[in-house]
Amino acid sequence: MTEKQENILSAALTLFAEQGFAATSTNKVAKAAGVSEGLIFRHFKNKEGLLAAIFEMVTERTKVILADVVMTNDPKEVIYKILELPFVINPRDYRMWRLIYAMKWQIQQYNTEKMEPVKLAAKNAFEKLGYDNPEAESELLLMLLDGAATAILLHEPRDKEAVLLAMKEKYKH
Amino acid sequence: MTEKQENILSAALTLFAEQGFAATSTNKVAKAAGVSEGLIFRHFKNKEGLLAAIFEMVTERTKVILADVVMTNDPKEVIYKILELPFVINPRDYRMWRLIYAMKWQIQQYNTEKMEPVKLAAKNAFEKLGYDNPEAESELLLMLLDGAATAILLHEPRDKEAVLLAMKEKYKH
Amino acid sequence: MTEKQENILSAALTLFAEQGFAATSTNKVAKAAGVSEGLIFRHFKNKEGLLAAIFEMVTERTKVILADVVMTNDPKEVIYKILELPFVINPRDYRMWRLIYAMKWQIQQYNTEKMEPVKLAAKNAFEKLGYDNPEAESELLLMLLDGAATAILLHEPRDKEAVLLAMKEKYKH
Amino acid sequence: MTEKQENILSAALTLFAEQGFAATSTNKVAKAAGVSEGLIFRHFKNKEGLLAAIFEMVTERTKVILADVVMTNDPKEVIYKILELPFVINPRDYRMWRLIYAMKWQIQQYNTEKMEPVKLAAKNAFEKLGYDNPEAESELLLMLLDGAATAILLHEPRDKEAVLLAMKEKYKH
DNA sequence: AATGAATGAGGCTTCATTCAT
DNA sequence: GATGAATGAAGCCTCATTCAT
Repeated sequence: MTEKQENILSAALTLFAEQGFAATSTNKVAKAAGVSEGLIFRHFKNKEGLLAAIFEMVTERTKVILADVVMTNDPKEVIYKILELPFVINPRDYRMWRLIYAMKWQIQQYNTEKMEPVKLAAKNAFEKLGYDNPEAESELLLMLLDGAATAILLHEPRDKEAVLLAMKEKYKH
Repeated sequence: MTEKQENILSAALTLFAEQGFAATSTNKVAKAAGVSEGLIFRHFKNKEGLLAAIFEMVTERTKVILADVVMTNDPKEVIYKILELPFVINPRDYRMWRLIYAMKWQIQQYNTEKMEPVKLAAKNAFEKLGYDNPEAESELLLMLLDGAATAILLHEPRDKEAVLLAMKEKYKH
Repeated sequence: MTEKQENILSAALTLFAEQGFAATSTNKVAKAAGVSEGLIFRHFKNKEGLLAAIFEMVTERTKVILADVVMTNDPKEVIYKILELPFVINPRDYRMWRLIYAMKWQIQQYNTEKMEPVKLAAKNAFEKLGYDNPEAESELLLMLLDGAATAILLHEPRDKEAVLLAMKEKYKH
Repeated sequence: MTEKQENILSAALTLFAEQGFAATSTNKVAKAAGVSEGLIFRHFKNKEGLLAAIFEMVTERTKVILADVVMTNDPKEVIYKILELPFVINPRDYRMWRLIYAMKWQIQQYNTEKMEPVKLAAKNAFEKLGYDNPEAESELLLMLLDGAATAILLHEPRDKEAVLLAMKEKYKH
């Protein structure tokens, strides 16, 4: 991956996240990346290919981040770690996550499957902890995760610490 | 509002929700609405004007839906009613909500303010119930609401009843 | 068919014939036709659609021209009329024929079938006249027709009358 | 001429013949030849230079093929040999001839002059044989040659032998 | 000799918008 | 109110060509 390729990917990520995929012209991407427009197509074939390349990159990153959760043994720790996820995202990765969350509404497949291992880990944890309906509980946990991430990415809630505390409180027994 | 105007609004709502605002051409809207392309501009001036008209419509309907929550007195009932919100949406309104949720990521203002009265009602309820940090709790509740709505709109969770039950359980004391 | 549509078709016909289909940009066509480039696509969908429209027009014209040959009864007259075909083309139609003859080498189907009725008429005529191998003779006649048309369209032979005479001479017995 | 140069020429010949000069990108040629795109320009300077090189090659081969006709003394044999020309082309040379025949319609000069010696030989032969109008007869013969070549290159007539026989029959007296 | 990254011009096409009817 | 022809800007993409290596 040459430097210019990385520039393109980075610029595209930012712009797609800020303005949406369709509303971002390849011309804008090229200018933001400081390359000729043609180069985008030489490296990524398509505007869609560019998006795909970004998602590939994102998927790799996500795997690494989620690995820690999935490898944890203590069930309560699993749940806490999942809850903490949105609160420990590196702000430098915000634009990446904004893109993912925005694309969810346009392209079905991209997001659901990525969280599947997390959901399994959660379900497993709830089972160990003797919850009544682990399936429903894990579903709920992922909803909460999603909602928290959305809030953080979109409007940075005032007192994140307090919110996280309140969340954990719900799972303390 | 003539019938053709309504057709246009309805078609635009569906298409904007499914494909995104930028990716939907006025031509597609016109065809889906069964009118000439020019008519869209006569009635709504702009593509943006069309979007604005949709949001006006949406805002009206949202107010009606949320009114019930805001008018409720019993604090626990307030919380339960908020939690139930995503589970009682009329499926015919899904496309409307999908549009709102998708647009959130493109246009900042639209969504936050719409939920403000709900958040206030929640905070008030948590205060009455003696929660430690009503501000954080209300923030958290809205996150949960958001996450649940997202799940329902995007992939229809298997056992919605059980999930709702698990949610309420968290607020039963 | 509006006037602008005709302008587009006419300009495209000329340019495609002169410079070839691929080498003619839609921009050039639009300028030559005195219309905006977008209009081409509104009316003909594609650059290929434009070509198809031209060929449709051409096919109609061809049918009319060939009808006379096919409807003739006297076998010798049939042969003579076929031989005369390239010599009686209206020079205003040269660009049309040049396009057809040039496209033959790029797109297989277009031409062969158009001449099929003529070949049948020729074969029939040769049978009536008692030629040894009517199939081969009709094939040969079409070759001659093709060669004569090519010569006339490409470099206007000096003494066309004399050539036509020499051609007929070969079929006088 | 290195092997790669030959590969390029050969690939270009095929592609130009199949798809036309303008419709063939240097990229396609490079891929078909198994070389880098840059190499084409190092060896042939231009896309046009590539075409020129092909034509040079072609002109050489044409001279060799036509030499036999021009060197023949017996007038009848001259005519027969001309008629036979399209029937004895090596099928491996079809793509070369297809290119020549296709280019005729785009670039004026290329073909006419190449056949000039043949036409002279024919005219001379007809004079010796006492034909009424040798000029017209030689013109006609070349038309026939052209038509036959076109038929053979484009749709391989069924019974070539019989057609050739019928052709010779016209010149037997 | 040979590669392949890089470019800028231009090609085909879509789009929001206007206007005469 | 309604249509549909027409436009010009912009969008995605391809292409011939150059250049550092």
